[in-house]
Amino acid sequence: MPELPDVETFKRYLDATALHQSIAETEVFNERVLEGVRPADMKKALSSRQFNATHRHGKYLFAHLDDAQWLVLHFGMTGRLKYYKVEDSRPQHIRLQVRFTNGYHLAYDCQRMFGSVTLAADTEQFIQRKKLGPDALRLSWSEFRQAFQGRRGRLKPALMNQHILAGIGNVYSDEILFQMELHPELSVARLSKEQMHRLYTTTQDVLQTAVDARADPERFPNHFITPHRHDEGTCPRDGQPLQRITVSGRSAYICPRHQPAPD
DNA sequence: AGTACCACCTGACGGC
DNA sequence: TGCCGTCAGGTGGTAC
Repeated sequence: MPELPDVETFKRYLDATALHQSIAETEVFNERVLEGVRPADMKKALSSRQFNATHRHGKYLFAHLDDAQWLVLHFGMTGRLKYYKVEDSRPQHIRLQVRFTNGYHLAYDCQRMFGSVTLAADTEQFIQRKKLGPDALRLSWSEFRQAFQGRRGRLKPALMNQHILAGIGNVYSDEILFQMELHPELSVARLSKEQMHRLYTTTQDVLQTAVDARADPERFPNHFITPHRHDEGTCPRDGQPLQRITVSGRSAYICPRHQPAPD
């Protein structure tokens, strides 16, 4: 489920593989992933160009083409990138493929088709048009505080709201709240300034730790809940069975002992 | 501004 | 064996 740490990992993968390679050909296997761009225009935009820089904002990855356009990738739930030489290594749900003059390919693979690929002239403009909040791993304490200022909703939906903060989804909101020992349905307005500050530092810590682990739960520290986020999962602190509850239509995993329900 | 609910999509899985 | 309901969840729409 690509959230900020996963997308940052894709960014580093693209940087290490496809950057500065000349594009020979682009194939669109499923044009439904293209958002407001015709396949022919996408091919034309990529043709004979190179990715010369990348940028990530929240769950969006931008790859700069050397004529000032940006390729914009969103990974939905099941999206990923794969770089490979022989076509046999093509991923199963390939939607878009770029072939470079060095013979390698970069694929945008997306099983459930919730992701999207588009073009943008300017990243800031794109971010404004989507009304995205500040990137959850690139903001100061005062920006964080301001983002939550005056919010009346509950913690989990607020953390997942891309207009407030960009980058956190269902899995990492559970992780942050578990580390905070706060219930996902507690209202934002009930946090003290000290708790709000701790929410900031915990958010930074959880996301940075996940980025450093390349978003792979098997590499996460023992005290993280994410590897235990399933029906038979137990609390990494006390071995108690985890509880699955529904908060704003999403499954939330909590430790009932460490994250007691609010009054 | 917030919430509840629905739709999009595919594949896995459990029940019968 | 096979059919059906349910679930996973990011985003975006609706109605209230």
